[in-house]
Formats: sequence, structure tokens, C-alpha cells
Amino acid sequence: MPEAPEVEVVRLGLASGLTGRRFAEVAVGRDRVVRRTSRTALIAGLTGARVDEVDRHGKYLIIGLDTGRSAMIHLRMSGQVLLVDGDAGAPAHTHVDARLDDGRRMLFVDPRTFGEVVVFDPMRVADEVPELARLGPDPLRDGLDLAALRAGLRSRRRALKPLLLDQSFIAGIGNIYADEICHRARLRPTRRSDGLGLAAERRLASAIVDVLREAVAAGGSTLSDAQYVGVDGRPGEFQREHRVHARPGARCSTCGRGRIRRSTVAQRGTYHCPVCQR
DNA sequence: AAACAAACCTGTGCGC
DNA sequence: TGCGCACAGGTTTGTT
Repeated sequence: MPEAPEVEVVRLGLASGLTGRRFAEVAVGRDRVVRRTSRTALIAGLTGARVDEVDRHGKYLIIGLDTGRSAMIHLRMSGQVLLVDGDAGAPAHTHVDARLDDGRRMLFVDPRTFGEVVVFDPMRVADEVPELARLGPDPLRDGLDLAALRAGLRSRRRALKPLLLDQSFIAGIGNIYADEICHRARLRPTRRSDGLGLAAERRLASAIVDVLREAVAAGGSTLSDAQYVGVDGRPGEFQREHRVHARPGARCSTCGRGRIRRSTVAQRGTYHCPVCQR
């Protein structure tokens, strides 16, 4: 499922394929993906607009337009953004088909239709896309300030994994990377966030940044359902480097003694090593 | 404040 | 082989 690293790989692809291009013609196949506003609002907001920049905050893609407005795309669980040739066929579940002034097309594809596309006014983001205004820092974009992280961990008395999944705490971590980060930091997903101690807090800060960066370098994670692909349709490779997620029974690569165990934490399938994650 | 559950969807993979 | 059903997951919303 797309988390910050996967969305970053998409962002890089869009930045090279969209920047400076204009949307020439926009078709919306299914109203559900434009539910925040409307089909006509998306078409009016994109058509004729030139892309100035492609940004990202957490799992949210933000396409800055020369009209002063921005397009927000969220992939949720099964969304894909593809750049294809003008005469290419559109895959099943293509809900937005936007032709560019160079003849190529940007497609938004999403079988489960949880994802969305909306054009909004960045000056009114708190009103128009409130969840975007509530996001915490993005470790890939902004880095991670150790003092701020420590204060946050201590003030929010929660289990570690649910806190990592909280987008207002840190933006961009989802179920896969929460597991991988906890394992890298050798911390139990259910460990209380307050009272970790400086050494563990440092390990956690490093793990967050390192795991996310390594995942971007590997092109993101594509699980067996193959939902995530880049704008060129290619899957990522980081799943090969997963040490715990979706690997029940595997021998722990850190301690060599534990077996990866599956459990449920915060309503999410969770994997950890009971021996070295404390 | 935090934990929990349900809702939104549909393709996949399992058990029988 | 075919059918039915649980499951997956990001986020919001509502309840305890």
C-alpha cells in the first residue's frame, strides 16, 4: 500500500513528466473519486492549467498549478497515478484521464475507489482539505528533529505503533513501515511511547529516517497484491528488504534467534520479533 | 486523551 | 473446479 516512500517515487515521476506541461483535456469516469467537490470542479480546475511543481506531504501529492490553485491526489490503498502515451489503452478502474499538451496522459486508477483527486485553493487549505493542514512533519522532506520527537513521544502516551501511524504525529508512515521501523529500532510495537529513554528514542529517530530513505531508494514496496506501481507501471523492490512485515515465522535477521510473530495492534496486522524487540 | 469499532470498496486467496 | 467469505488497508467518524 502506498505510504510516503511509494508516494515519493510517484512524485519524482510526476515532477519529471508533468512540470511545465498543461492539462489539455480532462475526463472523469467515476464521481466517487471527486466526491469532495464535483466532476465539473475537477475538470474546470485542471483544464488549461500548467503544472509549476509537484510536491508531497506524507501520503498526499500536491500538484501546484499556475492558476494559483493546487491539485491534491491521495492514493489511499489501491490508487495509482500513471503517465502513458496518448494512444495507450486505459486500464480497468481508470477514473481520471487527463491529456497533457505534449500528447501524453496522466491517469488516476483505483479499483477500491478510496483514493481521491481534488483541486483546492492553498490559501484556504484548512477549510478545503483540513486533513492536509493537520499533518505532522514529513521525515523525508523535513528531516526529523530529535528534541521534537522526544517531546512528542513523551506527551502523547500511546502505544508506539499507533502513534507512528498517526499522521498528525509524523506524516507518511503506514502499516508496512511502522512495522519495519519498530523492528529496526528494536522496539515492541505495543511499547508505550512515554518513558522510552534517550537511547531508544535515538534509535527510533534513526530508524524512521533510514527505513523511509532506503525504501525510496529501492523504488518503494510492492506487496503480492501488486497495488503499488510507479508512474511508469513498474513495481518497487523494497519488499525484498522487509525484515518483518508479512513474514510470519521467518527467523529474525537482527538477533537470529526469534521467529517473526503476527499479531493485531490498533486493528492492523502487525509483525515483530518477540526476542529482540522490547 | 486514547482506545476501539465501523464504514468506505473490491480483488485476492483461502477453505471446503 | 467452483463457491463463499474473510481479509487487506488509509482515513474519518462515532462511541466508550
